[in-house]
Amino acid sequence: MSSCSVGIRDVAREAGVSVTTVSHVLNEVPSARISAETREKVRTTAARLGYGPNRVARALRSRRSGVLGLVVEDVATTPHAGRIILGAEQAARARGYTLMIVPIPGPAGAGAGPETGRARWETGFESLQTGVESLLGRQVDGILYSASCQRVVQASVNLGRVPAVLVDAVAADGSFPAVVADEYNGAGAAVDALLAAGHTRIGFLNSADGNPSPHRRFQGFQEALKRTGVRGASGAVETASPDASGGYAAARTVLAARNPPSALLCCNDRMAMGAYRAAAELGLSIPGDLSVVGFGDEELIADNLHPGLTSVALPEHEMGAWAANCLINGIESAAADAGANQLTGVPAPALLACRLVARGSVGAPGTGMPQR
Amino acid sequence: MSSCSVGIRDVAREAGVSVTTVSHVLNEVPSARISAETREKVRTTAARLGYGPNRVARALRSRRSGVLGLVVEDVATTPHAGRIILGAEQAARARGYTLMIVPIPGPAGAGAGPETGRARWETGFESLQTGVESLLGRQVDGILYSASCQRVVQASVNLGRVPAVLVDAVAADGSFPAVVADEYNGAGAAVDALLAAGHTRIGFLNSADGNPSPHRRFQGFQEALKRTGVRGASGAVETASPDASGGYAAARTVLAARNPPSALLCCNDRMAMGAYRAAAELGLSIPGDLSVVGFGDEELIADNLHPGLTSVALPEHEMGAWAANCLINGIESAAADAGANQLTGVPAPALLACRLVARGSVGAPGTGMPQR
DNA sequence: CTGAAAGCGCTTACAG
DNA sequence: CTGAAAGCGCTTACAG
Repeated sequence: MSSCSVGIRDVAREAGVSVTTVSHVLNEVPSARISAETREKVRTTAARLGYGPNRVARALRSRRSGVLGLVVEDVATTPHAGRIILGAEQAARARGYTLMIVPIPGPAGAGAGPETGRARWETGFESLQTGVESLLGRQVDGILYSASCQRVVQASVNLGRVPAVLVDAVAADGSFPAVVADEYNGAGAAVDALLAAGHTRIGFLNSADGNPSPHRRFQGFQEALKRTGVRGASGAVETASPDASGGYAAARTVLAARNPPSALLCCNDRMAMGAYRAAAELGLSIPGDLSVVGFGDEELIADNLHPGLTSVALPEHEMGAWAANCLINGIESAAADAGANQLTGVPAPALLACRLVARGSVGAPGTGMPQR
Repeated sequence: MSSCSVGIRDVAREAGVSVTTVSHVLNEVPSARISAETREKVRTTAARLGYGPNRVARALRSRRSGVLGLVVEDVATTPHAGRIILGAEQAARARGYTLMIVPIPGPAGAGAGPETGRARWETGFESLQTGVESLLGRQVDGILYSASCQRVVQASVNLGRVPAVLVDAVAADGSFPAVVADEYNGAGAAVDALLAAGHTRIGFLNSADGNPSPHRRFQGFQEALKRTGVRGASGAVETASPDASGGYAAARTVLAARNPPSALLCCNDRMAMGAYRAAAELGLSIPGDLSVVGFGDEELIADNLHPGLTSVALPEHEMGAWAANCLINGIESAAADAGANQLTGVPAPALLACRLVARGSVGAPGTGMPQR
């Protein structure tokens, strides 16, 4: 297809019309009155020549690049960012846009890794601003900023004078549209599934990372229990580091109580992985003696644990797509009414539903049925 | 900084020089003879005005966009792709280039996931070609194609008339430069570490996925044993699905042998995770009774297993960076000698060293020292 | 040492 | 219904 050298003027010459006409028919300009015959001729000629528009030239002239900047944290540590990228890219492509990606370190500042021998990355804030500058210089039409755990981004970040949308993050001052997962109800759904399986004593392994997400999850957990009038949350909550060792320690503590829970909701799948180990050490089979539900649906963990870990999936794909569509709407409406070039009337962050992915770690309580 | 509206002509007017001069000093054009005084004036004026070049205009005129297309498989399943993106992006940025990313489904064709309600993705081949077309229309200067497991890409793929480089993949006919991990020696290093710890009977859990990578790893394993004159590979090799259940089954088989190995090298970390479970069921502590080494250094698994899994890390970051640099070299040399616009003299795929990441799963054999 | 002018490939008023 | 012309913001021969 698109042989480098064939341009709009080649099509025009070949079809015996002006470049204006070619541009009009290929872009389906509404105001252009062109005979069906001419349209057809132009189209077939363009196809025959393998014409593809030069988006760079178009961008320069129309002042619209059709490129969305995506500043994304932690692209190399978990699949979280990758899923968001995928959702955003598909939505953008469906509307004729392309993504330009700038990975930056997350707040932990993990960065390039010691093996590279390179200097440490700049801090997150610096590289965010650097990334935005570079994106703006490339004339992106808008910017997506993807973080995690619903992190609060400071009002001081400058995402430029183009429209911008936050993914899995919220603006401290609400100055940007944002989309996050409805983790509150996600946790509620997990509790409901556990209640439906017959559990009445349900423990919660909370994360100590201080992010908004674990807090939402814990609230959802508490409210779901309260709603159904089941007592059991009391005393069965432990907070620990958000990894397997934290989950292990928390689970050991919770399960050592006088009247231990028969099910555990964990703040993430790594903690759940620790809970599995605690259960194994205590001779508790899953789900025979203990049901476990994780959060995040990290397939690498959830699919490879035995039994598979039932987990609350974050709608990362949908969040990416929602954000891209929201951004494009902002871009195109700003183009329509030449007045505001910012998204206006920013509402509260959009909440997208979580989904409970059932694997094998939830069962009826107290059957004591030994595994395998 | 870069206020949208300030252009080269604003700088020129303000500094009292021509746009030609501004362009020359800001781009440090070698052939331009300009007084130090004028240079200084232009630079300060540009800085004062917050001038930033419009890369789109520059791209149109100079026929060089400064954008690298990155077609990347499986961005949402494991961190493999993310690490490659990170390496490529840093190397590209260091040389003034930006990445334009097109995620495509891997050969497994996992795709968008059922939760989206969208149509299934096209097959990998279609979306590869679609992605390349779109990148070419955006005037990228070159294309990076990132796969995994050293997959062989068919000669029929059309990466356009721009330079292209393969990452963790090789061209069937050697028509593209490529970079892969030296997994042969990576496996060798793992065996060496095990031998150094005193093991003489080492099992290998092979992956049944048929990709080149597991094959290289197995060869490296065999040769390393042969090299040291230690027998033990024989009979202690099992092939299974490349996940935890495969690893579990293979480990059970291998460990049930008459003279079971005291150490296991696993084709990936998921299989190693299965081996942990097998060991636990058999009452074998790690590393007291059994040492385990994984492959891939998936931190989500390796860091959260107990004890931490020693694993052979793939140099993904370096592969991404190597590929980006190789591509940019090709682009810039093609620009220099206006003759060839393809990378010429394509050598064998570059091999980048793996690194053994020691955690806690390797110890001296037969100590039988109980865990914790 | 410096600048006037052409032109990259398109889109967009505007004129007929 | 169709086309001639200007111009997006730069870079690049080329002339002085």
